[in-house]
Amino acid sequence: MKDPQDSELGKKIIEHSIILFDELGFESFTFKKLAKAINSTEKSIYRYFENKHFMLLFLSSWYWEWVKYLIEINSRNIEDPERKLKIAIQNLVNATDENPGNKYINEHILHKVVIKEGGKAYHIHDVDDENKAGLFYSYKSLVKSVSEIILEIDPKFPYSLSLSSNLFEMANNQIYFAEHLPKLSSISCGKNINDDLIKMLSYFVFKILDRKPVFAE
Amino acid sequence: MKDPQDSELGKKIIEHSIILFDELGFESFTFKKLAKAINSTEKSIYRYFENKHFMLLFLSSWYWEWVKYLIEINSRNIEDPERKLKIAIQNLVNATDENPGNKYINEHILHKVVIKEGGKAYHIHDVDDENKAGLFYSYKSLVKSVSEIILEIDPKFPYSLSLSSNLFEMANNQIYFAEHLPKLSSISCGKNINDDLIKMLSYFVFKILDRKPVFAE
DNA sequence: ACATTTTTGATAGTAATACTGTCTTTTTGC
DNA sequence: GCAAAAAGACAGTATTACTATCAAAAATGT
Repeated sequence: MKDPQDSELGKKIIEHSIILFDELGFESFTFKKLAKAINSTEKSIYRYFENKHFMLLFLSSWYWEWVKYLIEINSRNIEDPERKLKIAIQNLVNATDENPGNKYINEHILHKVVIKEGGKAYHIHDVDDENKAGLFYSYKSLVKSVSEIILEIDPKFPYSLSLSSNLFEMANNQIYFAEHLPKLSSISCGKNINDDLIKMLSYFVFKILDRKPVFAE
Repeated sequence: MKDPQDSELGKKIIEHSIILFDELGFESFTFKKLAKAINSTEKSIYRYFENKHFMLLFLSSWYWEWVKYLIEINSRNIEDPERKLKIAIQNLVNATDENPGNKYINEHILHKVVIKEGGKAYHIHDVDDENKAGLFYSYKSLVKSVSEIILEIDPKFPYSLSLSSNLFEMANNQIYFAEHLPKLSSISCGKNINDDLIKMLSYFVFKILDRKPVFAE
């Protein structure tokens, strides 16, 4: 398998895979449709991705790497772990506001795809094999880095990993619920959804950690 | 579509669909394989279920109905909403311990299926249509009933629906993580996993609600 | 500038999937 | 015992998820 980020065709594949995953959903997405959309062939896509599962995995890993990067640069040089955690939450929710100098990845659509389809990347029968092969490294590494901020706030907190992973799972889930199953969420769609979500996540996380949320900034 | 619970074949289909979803995973599961497993034909299965998506939806709804029923009967006559919430958490986690007089549904395996595949029932492209058609009623109703317990504890709590839905999502997620992606969870596999999970969920939920968890019982 | 290598496209082909249709046999309910 | 419903036995189709082969185009090194 060759790295899609190394060639023009590869980038085109990535760009339109995001758009098509969003438009069709994971189940209806096929390499044939993608090939048609980019005026290429199935075979050429198979040269970059074994199948659509690995394509989704690639996209979701890219997304979590991006979130991790944002959290890292925006909390660098900040000492107070509570402020660091608040920044992590803000960046997680607003990740798609900032744009890397990268034309072929539309983060806004990618975020939608990760919200809707992201869980399918690891809710698979071969999860143990793929985990052994390191395919979930990005997400695990992000979860770990936030769990370390949590431990800076309370070194004795016994559930740092679960609180961290739940923060990410909950963030995407609650957006999905707000948009599609509003009876499952207390936040509602609209232009304030991101701010409301940040408030709620901060409320939950800081309550669990016995701290008052940092509302400054 | 006929009700599978009304006929012997229907029950056999349900029984073995659970086993096969567990053994093969949602993606590799096919009606052909199921037909072979029960010595019947694809066509006969299609008389009960439109496709495997609706089959999964049926199973997951059955599961959530069962959890809701357990919570209801076990918290009936209890006044203290904090104890009720604790009982809800216990029943949610230990739902598969109790067995309804129902031979064709193995709750233990069904729980595994709901943990691994449950999210795929509503992470679909047609979520809005299916929601309109009432296909997610069971889960929404369960989430609502627990959100009402939360509001009994704190009538001013602004995030009762999200806390409730997150409780259920988190419970299944954290079991999945503990078993397959241990770096994403603070609880670990083993015979204490359910008790550990109950402790953690209680800790989270009662902290968020500013209450001490009820450890009695 | 030209030969070489790499990448892409064109085309074909296969096994499996996700169904639908029709007809016969079996089961069941009265 | 008979009518109706349910199940089985086929057969068939469009699509999916690939793999294989070979030619054309593009990039690369010298």
